[in-house]
Order: sequence, then structure tokens, then C-alpha cells
Amino acid sequence: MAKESEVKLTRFELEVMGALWELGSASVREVQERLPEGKRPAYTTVQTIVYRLEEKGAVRRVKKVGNAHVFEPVVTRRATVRRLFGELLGFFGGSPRTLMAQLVEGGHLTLEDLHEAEEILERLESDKAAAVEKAAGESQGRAARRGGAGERGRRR
Amino acid sequence: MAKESEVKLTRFELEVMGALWELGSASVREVQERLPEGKRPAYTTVQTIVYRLEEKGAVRRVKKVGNAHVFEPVVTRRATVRRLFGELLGFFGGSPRTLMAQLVEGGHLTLEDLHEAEEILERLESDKAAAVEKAAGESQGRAARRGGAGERGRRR
DNA sequence: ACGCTCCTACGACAAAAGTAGTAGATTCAA
DNA sequence: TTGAATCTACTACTTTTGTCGTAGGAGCGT
Repeated sequence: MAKESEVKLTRFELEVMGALWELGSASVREVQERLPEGKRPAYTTVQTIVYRLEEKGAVRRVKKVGNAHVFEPVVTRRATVRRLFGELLGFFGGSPRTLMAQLVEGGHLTLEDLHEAEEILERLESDKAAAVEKAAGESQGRAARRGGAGERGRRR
Repeated sequence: MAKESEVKLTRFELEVMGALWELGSASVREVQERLPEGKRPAYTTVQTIVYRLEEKGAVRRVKKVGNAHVFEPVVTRRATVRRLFGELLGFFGGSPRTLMAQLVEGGHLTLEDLHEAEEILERLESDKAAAVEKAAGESQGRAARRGGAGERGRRR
């Protein structure tokens, strides 16, 4: 199977992944309910997307609560951002700088954001030699466990 | 028609727009040839994309050279980045900071990039009251002609 | 043991994206 | 003024996305 970071996600799939990343792991229903009211498709629509994500290897079912499957992201948010950003760079001649400039001008970034980024960068820089390639410690997961997949008592 | 910044572009369309932004304006053929060898579709395929972009209002034909139409971008690169980035933010919980952090960690941004961004930001900040809402003077079009769209010499 | 309610597995489809071929008009160098 | 080279304007087809509906299986409260 193609390198996992190669998974190409569509906008909607990303939307679903977004929910999944936030939740750590969740059932189809939970995902659906986390989607912005405006564009909240039918349950089965979300289900289909999740299934497709599973085929693409972006998520996997980890267990079952009640009779519902609980899914969990396989591709990390980080890897995905990297990928997306890489694509972006592609469209813009490959200069992160130009892109940054436009983001700043677009009002998306504040000075604080930049400062923080700098700190992170410096911190990284200092222990560059260290475990840079570990990439394992994704802080995904548990965090969002509040509730559990099986809450019933929901009608439609 | 819908606010121009609303145009939703697909990956391929973005690719084409990318070429167009770099070129300032160009014929279908020129666009095609600017596409990376690997994924360079047939001439007519590119033509179709360009036509569709025209329908979406993302480009327009400005003149004719020989018997060929010359197209020019209507939506600016900037507006597009903004849009894309906004989408990105949506998928990631809306925090530009988190996103930044991941970009930095992903090795996409250098300290220099950040510094420059800061400068730009500060500059902007100072004359904020000024023509912020003008938005009209997009320096696209011919301006973009400074031979070599891509500032080369990029590291990573 | 029932009857609900929820979930899963599939199957379908329409719309959008990706990809390309063809016929006929236009240019341009000889 | 001809013919080759090149465009444009359509048309068409295949995949991929976006969206759902339905049939049947599973839990669970009573």
C-alpha cells in the first residue's frame, strides 16, 4: 500500500478527519454530530465517507461499543497538514515565504502566532541532532473520550 | 455572480491557476507547457480546465494572439491562499497557531521565513488605518512578470 | 420474548473532476 | 493560394465525490 502519508483526501473527507482528530476516536454518529450544523449530511453519508476513509487507510476501526464500530484516525493531523501545505507550496512556486507573506497580509496570522512559531522552531533547532526522525509521539488520542460511542436515546 | 473569492477550485484547477499566476497571462499551450512534466495532460485536457476556470470566473480571456486566446487570472493568488488557508483552519479546529506549529515542525518554515513575515506584519500594522479595505490594488496581472515567478534558491 | 431504536452493509445515483478525441476555422510560411 | 500547423469549440467518457435509502442484524428496557 502506498505510503500512508500519501493518502489523498477530499475536502469532505478532511472535514470528517478533522472531527476524528478532535475526538480521538469516535463512532459514525459522533462524527456526524461534530460536523457544523450547516453542512451536516445524513448519517449514512457520513458513514460512507468513513468507510471510504477506511479503505484509503486513513482510519481504522478499533473496537465496538454496543453494536457500533468505533473508528480512530491512522494518518496524523500533522502528516496531513504537511501534505496539504506541500501541495499549496506547489501551486505557488514553492516559496514558503511568499505564502507566509500572503497569510500575514490576509490577516490570518498575528504577531503572537509568529512569535510562538519562532519559539518552537528555535527549540527544535537546538536539539536538531536529537530524535528528529522519531515522529512517533503524536499527541492524538484519548483526550477526547468524553462519553463513549454508544450513547443511545437519540432519535431522528 | 458569486463573490469572486468564493470560487472553489479543485487541485488540478489550482495547478493551472498556479501556472497562470506565474505567467501573468498565457495561452492554453503556454499553460500546458508550464505544468510539471510528470503530470502534463493532453493539450485539450488543459484547455478544458481553462474553459471551466473561465466559467467559474477564475480567469478571463483578454486578447488574441495569432488565433489563440490569451487568458489572465481574475481571482488573485492572494485571495486563493486566503481561502485555502481558511479551509485548512477549519479542518484543524480553527487555531492558526496549531497549524503554524505543525508547519514549523514539519520543516516547511525557516526562522528567516518567520522573521520576514513578522516584518511584513509590523509594516502592515503601522499603517493599518490606511487603505486596508481597498483590496482593489491586487498586484496581479502583468506585475507578476518579473521573470521567474519563483524566487529560487530555496532551502528546506 | 417483544418491540424499539440504532447500527451496519450494501446499493444507487447525480454531480463534479479528470482526461481526451474530433471537426472545422485560422494562421502563416512558401 | 496552398498546405501544414495550430486553435477553438464541442462532445464524450471514466472516475471520484457527495448524498442517500433500505434491508436486516443487534442491544436493551420492560
